[in-house]
Amino acid sequence: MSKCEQCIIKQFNSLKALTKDELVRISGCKTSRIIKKGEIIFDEGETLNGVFCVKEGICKLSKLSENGKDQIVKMVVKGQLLGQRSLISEEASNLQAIALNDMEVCFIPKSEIFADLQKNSKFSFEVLKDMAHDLRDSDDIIVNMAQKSVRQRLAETLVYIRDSFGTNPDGTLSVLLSREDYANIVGTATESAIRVLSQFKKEKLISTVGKYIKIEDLAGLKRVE
Amino acid sequence: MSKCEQCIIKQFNSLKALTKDELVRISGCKTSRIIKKGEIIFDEGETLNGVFCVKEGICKLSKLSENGKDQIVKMVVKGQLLGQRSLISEEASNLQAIALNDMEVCFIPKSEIFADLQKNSKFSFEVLKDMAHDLRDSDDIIVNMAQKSVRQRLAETLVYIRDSFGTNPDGTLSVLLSREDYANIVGTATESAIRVLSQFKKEKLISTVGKYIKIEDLAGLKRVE
DNA sequence: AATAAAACATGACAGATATCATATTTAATT
DNA sequence: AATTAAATATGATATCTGTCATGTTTTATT
Repeated sequence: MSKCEQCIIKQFNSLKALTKDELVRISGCKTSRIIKKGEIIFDEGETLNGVFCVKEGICKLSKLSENGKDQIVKMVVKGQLLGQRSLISEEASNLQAIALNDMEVCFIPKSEIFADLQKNSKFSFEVLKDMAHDLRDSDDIIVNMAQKSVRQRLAETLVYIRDSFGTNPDGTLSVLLSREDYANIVGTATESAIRVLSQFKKEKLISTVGKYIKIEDLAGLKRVE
Repeated sequence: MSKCEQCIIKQFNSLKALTKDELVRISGCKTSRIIKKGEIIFDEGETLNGVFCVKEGICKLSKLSENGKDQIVKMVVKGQLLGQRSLISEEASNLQAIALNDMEVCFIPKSEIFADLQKNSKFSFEVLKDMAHDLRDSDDIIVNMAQKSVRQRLAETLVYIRDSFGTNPDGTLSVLLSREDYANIVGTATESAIRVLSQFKKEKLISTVGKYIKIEDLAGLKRVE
């Protein structure tokens, strides 16, 4: 099994603040896991006994609303930590995590994380900064949800996915989402998401290559009202 | 000037994790301030050089959206800290804070907070828990915004305000908000908020005493669809 | 390859909400 | 007390979005 102290992934998250000794210790009790596309990593209401460090792949974090629809709240990609919020507040998870493609994650037990939060203030400050960042993102999402149209939100989502998760060599968005996923990010009906995407296509803002979406007119998408 | 180590307010926020010595030190460099209703505590884009500990009163945190409307993202009341997110991420504030009634706050300089975050892991863990809690709240708000009707959101807002900020002796909500404020919490047009509140009144879910709102049928409000 | 199931697409329509217009009431200012 | 400004209220209308129905395409399964 690969060792945390040599893993490059940690450079991208709070674990970079840990000392070599701490990493060695964590390495000794972490477990690696392969998760298939579509698989549930953890469910809403489940108690997390640690955090996941995402080595490969991407997943969606969603919450079931009372009307039976999933709302995607965040996406977590290679390099990031998963489950830290619930771990810290010591509550059951308020979100469900599902892999959007094949993933590789390392599971680090709660006891290790808590020990390091106690001892290493640099580490806890990194986690704090991470969380502060998430909180700012959430504020933006709230404002968008409240004040913008479905058309605007979907356009922004496409740009966001491009900026955050990148594109394939042919220019298509590297993250493959179903129309239902798009609807669940934007907070609209699946039919509405489909309709708006069709419109974007007609307006030459995007094109599709198989199931993949390609942004053809980035400036145009950003201008959508 | 009153002393932090004797102040009861700190019991309600992360400052309770500080040692007596740390509190004495903070006490020495904090500044107390009275803020009048309607006054701006800090503005969007402003750099915060510390946090505010709210000794009395309540304020709203809002963000201006591109269409020129304010979205209220959170309310901060007596006992809570204000501005911690921006301080930690060392960015300009993404929110504006305005007093909803006369307030008394203590300002604690950034250097003090940072020093304690470095030294006192119990303190930084408390801040972490606070932030984790806020993040969970934000998730809930996102889901509500995306999936619920204006009517539902407004009903929930009234219940939330009752539960979080309490009532006056006559049963009216102790926090006095304009119809525009309600609209800015719910994320709707002021006219729509007014209309829905009028309906609630007709349906005997609420009543008004002057400018104050009284919840007459709590169960009914919770049942609103 | 055939069949079933899921995902995508589009039309028709109803309902929710925003916008604009205009009163009316309440609060602030002179 | 008179005047002005702000907040509240309500109607009319247009627009956006959700829902239901139906058809097509793509993917999975036998």
